[in-house]
Amino acid sequence: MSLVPRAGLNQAAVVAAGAALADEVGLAGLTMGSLAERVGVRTPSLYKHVGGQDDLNRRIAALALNQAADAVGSAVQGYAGRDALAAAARAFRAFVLEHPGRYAATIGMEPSGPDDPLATAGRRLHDVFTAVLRGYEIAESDVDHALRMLRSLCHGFATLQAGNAFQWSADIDESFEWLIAFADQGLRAVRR
Amino acid sequence: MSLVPRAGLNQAAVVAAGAALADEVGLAGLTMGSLAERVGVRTPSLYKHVGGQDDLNRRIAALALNQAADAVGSAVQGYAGRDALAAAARAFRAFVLEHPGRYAATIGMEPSGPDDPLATAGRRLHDVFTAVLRGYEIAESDVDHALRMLRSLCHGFATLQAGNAFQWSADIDESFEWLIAFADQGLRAVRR
DNA sequence: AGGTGAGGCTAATAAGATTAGCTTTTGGCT
DNA sequence: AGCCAAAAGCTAATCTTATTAGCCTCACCT
Repeated sequence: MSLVPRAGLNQAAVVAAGAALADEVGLAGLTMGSLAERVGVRTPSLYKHVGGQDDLNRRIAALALNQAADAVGSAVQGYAGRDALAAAARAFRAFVLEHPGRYAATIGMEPSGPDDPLATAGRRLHDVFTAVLRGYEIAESDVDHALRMLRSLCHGFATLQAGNAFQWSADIDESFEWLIAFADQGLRAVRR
Repeated sequence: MSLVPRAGLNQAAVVAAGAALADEVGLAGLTMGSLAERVGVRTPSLYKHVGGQDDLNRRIAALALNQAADAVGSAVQGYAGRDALAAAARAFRAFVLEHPGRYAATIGMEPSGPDDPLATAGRRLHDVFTAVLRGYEIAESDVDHALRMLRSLCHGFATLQAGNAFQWSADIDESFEWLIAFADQGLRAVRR
């Protein structure tokens, strides 16, 4: 039952190479032609592994969300409260800055249903942040709002920085630490 | 000296039509062909008004930032403190939700220099939010950080919502109001 | 009348994505 | 040892878009 392909090429390898290429040249610069060259086949051969560009982007997005969940999840291990929040936020931003292309693939991508790998991956990332919030005593009714706020903050900051949208004076790392402190203090004030 | 073109078509009209079309079909769906059809000319004629797709996107982005600055600026008139913050945030989000295509054009777009209309427009929006922060007694050294935080929050929330990234339970409008209250309380705690 | 230039148009070129259909390799089976 | 079915490649062809070249015409100015 082993499905060993002729070369070392399979769907996972193609998607991983696509994600890497997107990080290097930007999501818009990821073409079927450049990806084919990267993995050493002619363009049409890629269609043996992925359904096309849309399918490729979708799989890259799912990969990105899973990797982000892994990164943030690992970073949070052993921490709680403010430390967990800081670790999660830093890990998330670092991931986006190191993998801007694959993260960009996730933007505006909607899962087709609850079993879509994209939905599963999104849920994993979501759950990690939910766990971080557990370190704060937040009323049940506020958790969803706090989660969305946190997600907006992290996503907004990381994507703005990745797009070079912060151009003026102050140090960006410092701003991010300030943002973490701001969120932490605010979340502690929301208690109960 | 009147430069009356044969038809009612000029650069501003083309850019405005492009922005409107992008809002309707998404930035990715904005093609030179569909825009030409929309304005009633053949595709190559568009090149008499804009330099090409990149140039068009750039001009749409500048238009979007100027309109956002107008909308937020108007909304803020006559308010200060928490009221100004809420008005600005609501107006910004409303603008992004009503004009997702043109706003998307601004993402990742870098001005070529300080005289680029894009830079000017970005500065206008920036200045409006700066004015909002003046209603809080924030130390000089914290203003830039607070501004970036606020921008991340608004941009993050609005783009996530525009991309349908908030799928689970709670009411989105309610989350946004919660977020405004959160930011307000946090900013008041930063005083001095 | 005549000329000029902006604004259109058609036709041609080039890049990309995708499909069709043929070929080769390879693992499994006799 | 040798066959064969399917996976994985390849070439060639098609389609969509963007862009450029070069021509045409009308509005306006003299």
